[in-house]
Amino acid sequence: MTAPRRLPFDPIERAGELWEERVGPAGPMRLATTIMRVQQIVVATLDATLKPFDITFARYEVLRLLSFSRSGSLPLSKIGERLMVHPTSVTNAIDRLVAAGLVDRAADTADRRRILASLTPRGREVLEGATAAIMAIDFGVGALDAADQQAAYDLLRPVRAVDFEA
Amino acid sequence: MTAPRRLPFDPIERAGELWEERVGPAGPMRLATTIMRVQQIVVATLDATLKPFDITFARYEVLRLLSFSRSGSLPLSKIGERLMVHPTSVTNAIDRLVAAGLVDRAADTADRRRILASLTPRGREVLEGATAAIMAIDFGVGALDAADQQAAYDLLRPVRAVDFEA
DNA sequence: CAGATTTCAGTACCACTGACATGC
DNA sequence: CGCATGTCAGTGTTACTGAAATCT
Repeated sequence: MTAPRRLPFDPIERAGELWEERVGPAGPMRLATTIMRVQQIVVATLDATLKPFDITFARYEVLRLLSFSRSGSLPLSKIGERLMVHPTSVTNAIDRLVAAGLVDRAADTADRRRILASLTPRGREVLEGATAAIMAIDFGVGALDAADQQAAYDLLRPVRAVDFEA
Repeated sequence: MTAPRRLPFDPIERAGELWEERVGPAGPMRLATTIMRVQQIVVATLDATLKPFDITFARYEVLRLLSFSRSGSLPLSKIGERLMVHPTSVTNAIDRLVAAGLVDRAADTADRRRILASLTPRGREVLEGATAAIMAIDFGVGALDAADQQAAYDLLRPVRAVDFEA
């Protein structure tokens, strides 16, 4: 897909050695670079798995969030808040999901500035199929066992501390 | 920058709870989602820090790789291999760096299919300044101490195993 | 000839800025 | 009025496909 040929060595490990030799401590550089590459691998795996459903992982997250909402619908601003996504990106994602027939837009009678998004029956179907598909590939992180998934989650959490008060 | 308002709770933790309630084990989903968000935070931090130098982190990595090469130059294919970047993306990155006066293109006399990229004196200067700037912010992962950086690096490494033989 | 290297054209995706209309 | 919500237009970046030219 991305790299047809596998390298005979770990390129980040190699870069880390050179960094230590010529610059200094390589810990931060190695972790940052690893995060970039791992994200790319995971998102590519997820998007490839979701391709038959004609959605990206970003759009999958919108569907999932809507399915979790108590009333079955959410204002776009709320979606952006929860998924940490820019308002214009939400508008764009909802545009595509509406065009695909997976989501409906509706005015909020209580506050007419707001637009409520909700799943269509077909959106619910696609969500179920998509969820099964990405669960079957362990969300792209099956290279780690459950304990290591938990450990990695806990370790990375402080980076996300800018997102919330806790 | 991205999110003006901080949430009163951790949105991924919240999603994980709902997932456990309604779908099943949330470990893979939580880690995958965390990787996405952490990458976004780190790259935004790095790009903002590099903005005064008029380069992105992706282009910084090209400069750094060139500075590490023994001969001072590398064929574009080698750059793509090492950074796990698509050939057309390498061409694009080099285009921009050449336009900015940081990199030179030169024919390879030994194999005339190849184009060698090398740092200009100004490229070397920018690289030094940029390196100092991102080291000063710990590559965006200063929320973790050195031990946790190492631990997270080790934990995520298996996901990258598709990239190399080792 | 098969294969490697690079480029080009075009598409898709997501993030962001600035501006705007609407409504609380 | 100030502020919130959503949209639109436009820009920048990276990833990718398919095709082509050049060279080994």
